[in-house]
Amino acid sequence: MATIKEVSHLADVSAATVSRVLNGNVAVAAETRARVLAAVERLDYHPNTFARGLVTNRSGGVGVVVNDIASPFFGTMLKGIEGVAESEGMHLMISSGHANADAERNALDFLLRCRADVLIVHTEALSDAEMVAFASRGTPLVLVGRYVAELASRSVYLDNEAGGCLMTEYLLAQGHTRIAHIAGPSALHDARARLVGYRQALENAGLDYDAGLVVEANFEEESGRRAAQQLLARRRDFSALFAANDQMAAGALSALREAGIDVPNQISLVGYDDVLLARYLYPPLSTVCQPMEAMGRAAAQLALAELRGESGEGVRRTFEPTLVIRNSVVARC
Amino acid sequence: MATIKEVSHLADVSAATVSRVLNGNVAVAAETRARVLAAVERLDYHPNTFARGLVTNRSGGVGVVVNDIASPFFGTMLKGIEGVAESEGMHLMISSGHANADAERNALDFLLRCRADVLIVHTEALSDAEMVAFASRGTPLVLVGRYVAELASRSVYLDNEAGGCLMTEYLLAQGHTRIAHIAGPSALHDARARLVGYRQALENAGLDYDAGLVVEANFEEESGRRAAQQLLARRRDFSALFAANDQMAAGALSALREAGIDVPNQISLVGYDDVLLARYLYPPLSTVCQPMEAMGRAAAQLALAELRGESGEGVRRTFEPTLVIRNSVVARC
DNA sequence: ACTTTCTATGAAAGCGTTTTCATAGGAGAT
DNA sequence: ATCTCCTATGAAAACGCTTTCATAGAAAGT
Repeated sequence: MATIKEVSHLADVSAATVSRVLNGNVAVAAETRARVLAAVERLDYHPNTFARGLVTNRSGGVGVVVNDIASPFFGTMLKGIEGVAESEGMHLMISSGHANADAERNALDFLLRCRADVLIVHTEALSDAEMVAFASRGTPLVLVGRYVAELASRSVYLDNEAGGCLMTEYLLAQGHTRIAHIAGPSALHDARARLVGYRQALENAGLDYDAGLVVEANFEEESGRRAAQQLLARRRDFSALFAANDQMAAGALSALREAGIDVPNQISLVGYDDVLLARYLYPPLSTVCQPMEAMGRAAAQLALAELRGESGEGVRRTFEPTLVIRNSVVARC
Repeated sequence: MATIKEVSHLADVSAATVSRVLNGNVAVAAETRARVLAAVERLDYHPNTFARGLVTNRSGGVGVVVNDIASPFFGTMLKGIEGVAESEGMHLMISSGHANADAERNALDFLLRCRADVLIVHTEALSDAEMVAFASRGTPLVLVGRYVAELASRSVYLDNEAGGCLMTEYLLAQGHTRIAHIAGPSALHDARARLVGYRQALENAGLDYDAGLVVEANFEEESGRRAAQQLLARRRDFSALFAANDQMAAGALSALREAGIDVPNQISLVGYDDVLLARYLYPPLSTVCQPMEAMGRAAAQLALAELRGESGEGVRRTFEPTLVIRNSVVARC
């Protein structure tokens, strides 16, 4: 690997001048610049990241903490982040938090130690206070998929309450009045917000909230299946079932099918997230879409703006859920 | 951020001794070591990655090139890689290649420039020769999901030919003799191997290969749908359809359903990969499973072994596909 | 007791950049 | 013609670590 010294010799200038040409902030005579660039080209010179980092304190790394790197949900978000990082010549450093406080703390510590220039995090287990503490450690930090009041200007999130409300209103509009809900873990802000939205919509429609129609599960398929079985066992009749994510809806679907219930003709079923899977269930699942890629992009832009000391004014922070209508709901008259 | 100097002052030793304690390869008196460790703890000292990298030439980064970071398929692999990287105190640096030669080259160059310590790559567009060239640039490189003869000891791959054969044999064993195949892009080694396996199984069973029963598509849902329509339009009758991946199978499934064909009773359908989706299609799709997480783990182990100058003897390089039987095939008598 | 061999440690030299400070030379102002 | 002020450049310091080399003192061998 060629060093700046070799380049400087070949171009017959000092190392300082080479550096100036490459970083392009100081005036260098056109003729000198050309000579330097030629030498750089000829030697296929690339500045040593470490040496540069040592003096600039920049690693060029965008640290990301996600729950689970394998989930398509986060994958899509990562894709959004990757796009903007790469266009800035930065790379992704990824660590998983597994929705577990210790692991999340570790992941964050780890990225901080590796000197990520910015942090984009989706944490679920760490408290708001702890997030605020991390945010004040000097490295720009952006929260995605979560709203923390103290970090409002650094939270990129989806209005899950609006999403829960939106979907419930849709079911109401289709004539359903007995709507069951499989909620996500109550420890998760997103899950709680969806439930609040559901209740809100019922209230707006003048319907009473019936706790017997709600079961809490853990966002995984199997728990959705069990939740649906539980609901059926209660023998409360309901004509629609709203699962707080698509995976649980998929689980519920198989439980309903096993119970000999026709979806959507006997019971309408909807999910939330619009993961790829939703489209391929049978019947194709109506759901709520979160623009994950756009959110990832926004988070990255925000983080980089902060790194540059800009305000990131123009960057969108709140995203609206949208309804995706497929074939899992039938109107009821 | 505390520096080694501050630690050395606090412990009343030289910086060299602190370094020795932390890197733990040279003898240090037990009492001194304890003093140093106490100081490290007290100051919450973490060595500066750049300074260290400058002298050791190690970044602690595992560079990974995948097609698409958002795909669950690669996500699972990344998870496997992440597990071993993290346990070694290393982090992932990820770049997408989008199955496109230029992008793949860029991704590789990029990671090399960022001084990733090792490279784990899943490239599809770059030629074998070019991969060999990259592999000889000094940075340990491991290929995953691809076999290149010159890099045999650094290729972690699944025997796709065996997979294609396995699935076809299964269909034959179920009594199917007219088996259509939706192949993946012929430019891709994996896709070709699956097709070869399919033909091999037919041949072994003494059946003639009928090109009219094969259509090439591009591994995406929509192309699977079109391919199925094409096959139907040809009016060759077939009782089973083998798609070279699950996504195309999902697409084919919707095409068949639209054509009023009952799967599996009229036509049996199978896929390949066992992505999450496969389980949630209706009927649940029988498919071939690739142990992506294990392969990711193996690739990472191999890469790290090479980095350490070890042979990586014990690490498994070839993985066998396994059949996942669900409900999309019906026996034919 | 005296020499030899270890062992634990410190001093200092890099590693390859960026950046500050100094300066030579030329342009402009008087 | 002289002085001032830029402009382009080089020299050198600094960044924080690892590692080599040197050495004091202890241990061991005679």
